[in-house]
Amino acid sequence: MTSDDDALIDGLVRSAFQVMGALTRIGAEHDLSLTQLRVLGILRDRRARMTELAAHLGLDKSTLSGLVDRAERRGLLARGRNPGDGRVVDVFMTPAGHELAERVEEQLRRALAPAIERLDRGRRDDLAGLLEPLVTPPLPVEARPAPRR
Amino acid sequence: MTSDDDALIDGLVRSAFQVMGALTRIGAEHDLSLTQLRVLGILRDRRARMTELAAHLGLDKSTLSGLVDRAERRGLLARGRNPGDGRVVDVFMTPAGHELAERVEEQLRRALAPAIERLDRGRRDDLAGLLEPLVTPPLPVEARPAPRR
DNA sequence: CAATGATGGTTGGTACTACCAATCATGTCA
DNA sequence: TGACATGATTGGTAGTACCAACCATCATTG
Repeated sequence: MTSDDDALIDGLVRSAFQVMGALTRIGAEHDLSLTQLRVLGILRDRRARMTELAAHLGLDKSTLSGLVDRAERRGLLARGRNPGDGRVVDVFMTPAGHELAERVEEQLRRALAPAIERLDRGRRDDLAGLLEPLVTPPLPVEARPAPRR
Repeated sequence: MTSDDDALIDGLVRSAFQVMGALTRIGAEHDLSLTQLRVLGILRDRRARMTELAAHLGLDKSTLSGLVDRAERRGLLARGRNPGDGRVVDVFMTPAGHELAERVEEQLRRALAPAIERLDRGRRDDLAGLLEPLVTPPLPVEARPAPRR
């Protein structure tokens, strides 16, 4: 890591703020905070318990209680009992939640389109390929497939 | 813009959350919110009036009042009169603010290093080059240099 | 040049985000 | 069956962000 990477870091930070800006704006149109958007993103394809969700988001459990409260009041999420463990509260998306998530995703596509279209097809694929290793953490040692010998 | 871009959008969103996560964490270590970090970033190389700053951040003027209040109380920013216009309040960074900004930048470098180092030198430069057009909005028509004819 | 209106900031009120500490219910284990 | 651990909620505090109302200063114009 040398200071030659300054341009890269600058680009990453700026693109991050650009994406977040778009997400914040789109969220605001639907009265959703960035965090609620993240929750919606996570719950799209699975149900999760409160603590699990909090850990995933790096938030305190108590923060999530309020978050889910409000989303539940709006009919986007629902709480359910966990059959295996009476202490656990499972959270999952309602049909309305799914529908909203769908719309937000579409809006994000639209919002990022002008920027993305400044790159031609080949460069878009290059960029996607370069971002991939950046965002995919290497597996922790225990979970790594055994090296061939 | 086709749905082939889904992988790219996914990469952009994930890298955005990764960068924001790092920034949020580093900010928290210094009791700074993401927004305060942004303010610090903007004021590193210039002084700005409140309204200008608010517009730049996409925030309401009143939000900035409180933000600057707190940063000022901590000795990171200072308010000054504007010689040309008595209504205007200029904001600028104190030496302590500069020092903190420096430290945060260094920490961000360190935080992103593991991810960045998953790419070799050439790929890092490629990535920086691909992000550049993405984050640099084309000049608005009026400001564009006159086309040669 | 005084009245009017526009501009720049702050203040007050509300809602949400996020944390911590305390609490309550349920599970687990000695 | 206690005692302890775990999962979630509640209450309290600080910060973020909005809007509306307000005060001061500037700019116009009658």
